[in-house]
Amino acid sequence: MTRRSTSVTIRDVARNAGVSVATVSRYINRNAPVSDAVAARLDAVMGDLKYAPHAAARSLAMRRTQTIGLLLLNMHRDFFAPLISGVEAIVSQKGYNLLVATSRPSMRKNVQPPIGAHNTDGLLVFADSLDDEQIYRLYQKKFPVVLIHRTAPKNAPVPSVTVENKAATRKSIDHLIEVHGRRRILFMRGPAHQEDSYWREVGYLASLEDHGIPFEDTLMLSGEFESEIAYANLKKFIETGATPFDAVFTGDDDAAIGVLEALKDTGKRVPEDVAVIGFDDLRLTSFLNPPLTTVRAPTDEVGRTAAAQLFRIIDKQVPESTILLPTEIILRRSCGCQS
Amino acid sequence: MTRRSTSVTIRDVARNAGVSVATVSRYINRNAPVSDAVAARLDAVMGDLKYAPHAAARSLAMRRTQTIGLLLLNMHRDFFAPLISGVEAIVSQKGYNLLVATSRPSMRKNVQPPIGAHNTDGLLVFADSLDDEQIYRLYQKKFPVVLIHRTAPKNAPVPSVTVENKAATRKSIDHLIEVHGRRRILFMRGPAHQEDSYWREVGYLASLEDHGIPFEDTLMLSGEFESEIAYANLKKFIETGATPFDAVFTGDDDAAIGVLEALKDTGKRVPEDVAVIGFDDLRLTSFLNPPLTTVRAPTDEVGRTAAAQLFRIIDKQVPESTILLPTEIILRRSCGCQS
DNA sequence: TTGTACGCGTTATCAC
DNA sequence: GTGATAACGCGTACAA
Repeated sequence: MTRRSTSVTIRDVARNAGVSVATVSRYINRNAPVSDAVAARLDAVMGDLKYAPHAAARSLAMRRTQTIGLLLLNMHRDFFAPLISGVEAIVSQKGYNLLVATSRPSMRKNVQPPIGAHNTDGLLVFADSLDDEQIYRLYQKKFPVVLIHRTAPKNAPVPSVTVENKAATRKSIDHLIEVHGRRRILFMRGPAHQEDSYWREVGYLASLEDHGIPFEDTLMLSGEFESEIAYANLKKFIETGATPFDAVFTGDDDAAIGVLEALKDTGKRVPEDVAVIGFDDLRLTSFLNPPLTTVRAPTDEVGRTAAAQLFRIIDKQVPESTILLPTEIILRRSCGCQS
Repeated sequence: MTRRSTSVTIRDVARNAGVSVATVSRYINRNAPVSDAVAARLDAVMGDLKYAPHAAARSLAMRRTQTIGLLLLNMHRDFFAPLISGVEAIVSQKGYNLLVATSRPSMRKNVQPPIGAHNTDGLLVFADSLDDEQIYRLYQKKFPVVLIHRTAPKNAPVPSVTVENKAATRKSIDHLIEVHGRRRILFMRGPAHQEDSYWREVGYLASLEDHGIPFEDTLMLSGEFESEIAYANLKKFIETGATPFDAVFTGDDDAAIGVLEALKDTGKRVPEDVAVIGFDDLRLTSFLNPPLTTVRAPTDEVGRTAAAQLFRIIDKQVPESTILLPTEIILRRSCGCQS
């Protein structure tokens, strides 16, 4: 024996059970029947030796990894907890492993993302964690990919799962105008090139137009989906003798939190002086002061749905090309309701 | 050619560059010098072919997976976002991959956890996601393990990273008693067998004793680190004509949120009627109504530290046996401060 | 500096 | 039902 490894292999099991490795493999994978006697012996031996198949060896032989990858921009925002959780639920239920990684679209070419065809059987790609060219490359190789919170590039029509942004935002703005009589509504946009951000902006503009309110570009600030940035930018805006405004729609709840703070620190009352509406319905926003009116996005379900779609591809079934999960306005006090 | 695979292998690179696979391998791993001419050609060819080493094959040959595993109980609580984020930061910086999975200590024996020696080079084990016997088994095999938010079993002295629970809790109770004059302090405990939960309870009892306040078991409720459970249990407690109380210390911020709601729904004012203190300092707790006094736990740093310790083991260095990260009280309004 | 050949642990294809 | 054995893609003595 020239074995270097210390771990117990299928060969050890075979020897101890007095059968060939082929038989052990068959029994493990339930590929072909084995005699009851052998089955019993194998159960005993495997339990005894605490044998666990070596994943890499199996991957190499079967040419699949039994793991799927989730590519994120970062994971510190609360938004990602339900997303990862939803993905993990489906992945583990399918008996797969989950590899998570962060990645930003690479400036330099030839920088391989940390996960891909070499270590997963499929990829869940969040927003702009991969650029169009990288997505195209995966598409070319027919590698299973599902996009999350973004749609497919034209030259790489892979499935995607997103939430309804435009209509919900539009209705939110409608609500501010029609129910609460606001007309000078500040919009805190999210990151450029982010689709969610884009469609929310479109919804905002559409509502303004519906109500004959001219768009003023001074009422468009950058929030970047980050509370600190939203806080800083809004505060500066107010302190530098700003255009008056009576409401703020923020790209997401994180920014809304910054907005709430900035308003408090500059002595503006919410919702009396300024109404505020966010987007996402993070778990804690109903407990904010005042409770935040926001658009509920089913983030956990987005994760589940995207993972399910990915497995449809992997299992050679036909996935939906685009899934748009519904959102709904949650009226609370920050917009002026339930006061 | 009897190749079945469609993907580009090291052999393709070798052929296209007119060298042997050994040379390619050496160049990739920077193991041995390669002539400049060859290096240049390899760069070109690899870029051209978009070659990426097959992880499984590499793992099999090197007998290491280049990935580490993070075992959690679940991932839907906001608490886990910074934890995962911290771990991921170190792991990716080390050039490793991160496998995340959930697991509960198995009732049935012989149920292998989804990640372990067969698919990772080391494991980060959160709280009770593995039972003592499973930890012992890994220890026996000398498999790299670091425990998070729990300490090691006596028979398996593996490193652990936790936060300081007892002193911080004790000081919090001291604060309620000494500064705000509360004496009937309800304690909402966390999950049984959870160490954080246990030590916070010990801190509570210690402070009571210090101040000569007898412990009343009717003032001990179950919160389970879940806002819904804390809400339901406290509400029921109040509505069934409860023992009077003038403060609540909750095992964690999630429970604190439930407590705040239950108090609001039963018409009790915070902090006037009841003072509330939590534990963790989740990102949004400063924006609650009222802002939550809580103990700040450096969760992101716990993740980073644990991952760093794991890599010390993997790199054959000596890790710290136990790391206790400091916590600190953050005084806000829910305890009566800054009113 | 470079090439040859074997082993890593498993599955799958043949035979029997 | 069962066993022998050639892949799977890569790293690494050993040789040159």
